[in-house]
Amino acid sequence: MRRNKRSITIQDVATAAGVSVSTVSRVLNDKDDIAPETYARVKSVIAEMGYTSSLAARSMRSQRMDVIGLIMPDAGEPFPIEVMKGVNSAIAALDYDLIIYTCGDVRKHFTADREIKFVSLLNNSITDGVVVITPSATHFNTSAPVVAVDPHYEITEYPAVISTNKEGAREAMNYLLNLGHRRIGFISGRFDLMSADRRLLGYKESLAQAGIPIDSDLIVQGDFTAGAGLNCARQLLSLPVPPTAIFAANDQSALGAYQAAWEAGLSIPGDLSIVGFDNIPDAALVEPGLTTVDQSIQEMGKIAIQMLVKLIEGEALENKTIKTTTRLVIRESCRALEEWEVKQG
Amino acid sequence: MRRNKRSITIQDVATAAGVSVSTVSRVLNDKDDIAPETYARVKSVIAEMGYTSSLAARSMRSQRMDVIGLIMPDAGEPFPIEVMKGVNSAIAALDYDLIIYTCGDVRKHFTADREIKFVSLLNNSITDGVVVITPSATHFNTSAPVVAVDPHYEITEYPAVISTNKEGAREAMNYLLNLGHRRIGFISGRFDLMSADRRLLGYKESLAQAGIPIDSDLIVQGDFTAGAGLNCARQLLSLPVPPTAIFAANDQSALGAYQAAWEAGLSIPGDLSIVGFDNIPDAALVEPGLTTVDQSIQEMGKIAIQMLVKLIEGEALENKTIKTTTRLVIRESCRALEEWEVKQG
DNA sequence: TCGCCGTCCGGTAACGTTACCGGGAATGAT
DNA sequence: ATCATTCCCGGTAACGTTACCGGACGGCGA
Repeated sequence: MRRNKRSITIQDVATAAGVSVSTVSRVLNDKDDIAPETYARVKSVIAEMGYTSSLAARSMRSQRMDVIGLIMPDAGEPFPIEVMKGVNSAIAALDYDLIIYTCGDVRKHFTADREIKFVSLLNNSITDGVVVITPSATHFNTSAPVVAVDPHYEITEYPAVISTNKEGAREAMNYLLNLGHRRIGFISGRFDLMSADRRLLGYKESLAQAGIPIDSDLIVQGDFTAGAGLNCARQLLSLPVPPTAIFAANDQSALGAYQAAWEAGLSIPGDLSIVGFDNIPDAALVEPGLTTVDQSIQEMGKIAIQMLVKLIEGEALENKTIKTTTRLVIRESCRALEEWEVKQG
Repeated sequence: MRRNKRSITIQDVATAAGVSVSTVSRVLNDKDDIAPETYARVKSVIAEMGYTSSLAARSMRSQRMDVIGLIMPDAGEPFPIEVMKGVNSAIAALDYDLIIYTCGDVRKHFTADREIKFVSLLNNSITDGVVVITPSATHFNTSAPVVAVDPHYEITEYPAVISTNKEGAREAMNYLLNLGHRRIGFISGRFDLMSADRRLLGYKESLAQAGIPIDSDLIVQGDFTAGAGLNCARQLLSLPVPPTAIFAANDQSALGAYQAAWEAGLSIPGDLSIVGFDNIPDAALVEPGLTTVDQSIQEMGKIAIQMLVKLIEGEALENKTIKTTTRLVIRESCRALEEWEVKQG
């Protein structure tokens, strides 16, 4: 690249203000060793020239950059976007700036290697610490702290924020069971993800507790996308004895199930009850509103930032892993089975 | 911050590999002046130590960083998110990395000053160029190129990608007029935005061409959010003679109008036809599907990247402003007025 | 008058990297 | 055998900034 127009440096400001480079630096960092009038003069020259200090040079010399990094797997998915919103609003209240690093499609490019590369890229230079969303790497070699949100594995090497996936799934399942459903399909997430695994476990535990044997035909593997949800739901609905309810491991899968129900001419919740997991914005928007397990994704982002800032400030964390509690949000996508209502009444 | 664990530098690698710092640097940048075996040895040491070069130091010395910046106003809105997706996928195909800079809520924090600050922050240090979404600044002082997506004003100082807002609005209006609607409400965006302004102009022009006088009661001012859309639609529906159709300046406003229709017990499109603008993902998801003007937001992001890369490579742009064409996507949210159908039949 | 202290500022060295120059060893030509 | 050329590689300076040291100056007490 031809960088013809050289940018304004601290040297230019110093010359213009008739002071030394050191003095300008002191003004920039609000050191107290400065005469008020000098301070004012330099400040005005800075404003006038539109000078901004070079992040690169500053980072290299200084110990603090007041910048926090966020590493996102895929910019397209709702989950990371919600985390990003939470991180963003948490940052806005602090004296930090936020830099987000992302790259193409998660399933293709975002291997653990890339995560590690990005973490060191940011943390060894321009950030004071980073938050990583759904990392699959088990360790990071970095000089600044790292906090994970919803890591793929149960890691202990670095701090993490995870939600009570199993408990949330059990709450959802108990809700369906209380409505009288006995044949409940499950659309799973990717089995290599801890969260998906825990939700499946919740599904199984609830069935076991209710004394219902597990029918492996009722468990189909999705991958957290709406497209897979559609296919899985099609498969479930075409069973000899189709389920009366479907519990999807995340909301996107559940929305895929909506599509399958529409295709099949089934009404929700008339013919099919559906429960999701996550409570993404679309869950409230869709008709009928999707009953789902809220895991307050934005909150997870906020908590991650709080943990990270503590680490940056040199404080210790009481708990290395923080669990955020889930909560069933009941909308209109489920109904009680009639025969059950009769029994109850 | 206590940066106790110093990170691995090129010096460490050089020592470990038994070569000089210069040689390691040459290996890193794939210069050809290197013996194959030395190259391999250094590479393996790098991999082994998990070394990543400091972005900060590299940026300071080198002319290229192979990093492109994206400055987003608000991480919460669908429009910037869609642009981000487009930018992201365009970048993925190139040998650049993407750094996103964002900050809190647009309406509170994101003044032109902050835009300018962020642009210089990135461009004067770690990026080769930046894309700015919906900038309100009229100029940027930066040593590297800047491309805007949907700028607030009609600027000529820097390259921009904008869509045919007025033409798109006219197409939507003509569609409604052809369906027989004569009383069409308009939910506007913020008047200080060029795009909102152009869409309103399209609304007015279409009415004028159809010989329909403009009723100022039918134009209510929103702000591109769903909440405002709800309020605006309520206002329109409570008019003595309510409109038979509503054209909203963006999809979120249109979805707000959906809410208002539900509240009022009106069916869409039975009692009220609604058209939006943008074609955000939710437009296809909602029931009934929202007829809207597609401005292929992701495409805008991709085009912006293409322009930016050209500028970075030192090429000139044929056109400083590129207009992307809009296209009406007809779904199920509008119907022909019966009296009109009768008249036609 | 002298010395001491506090205030304010300038000079210098470093941070980790790349660009550039130049030099040693090996190779080929005469 | 000598010299030119090529192939590798090391040394050095620079990028823009901040940390640190120390010096100039004025005011004050003895």
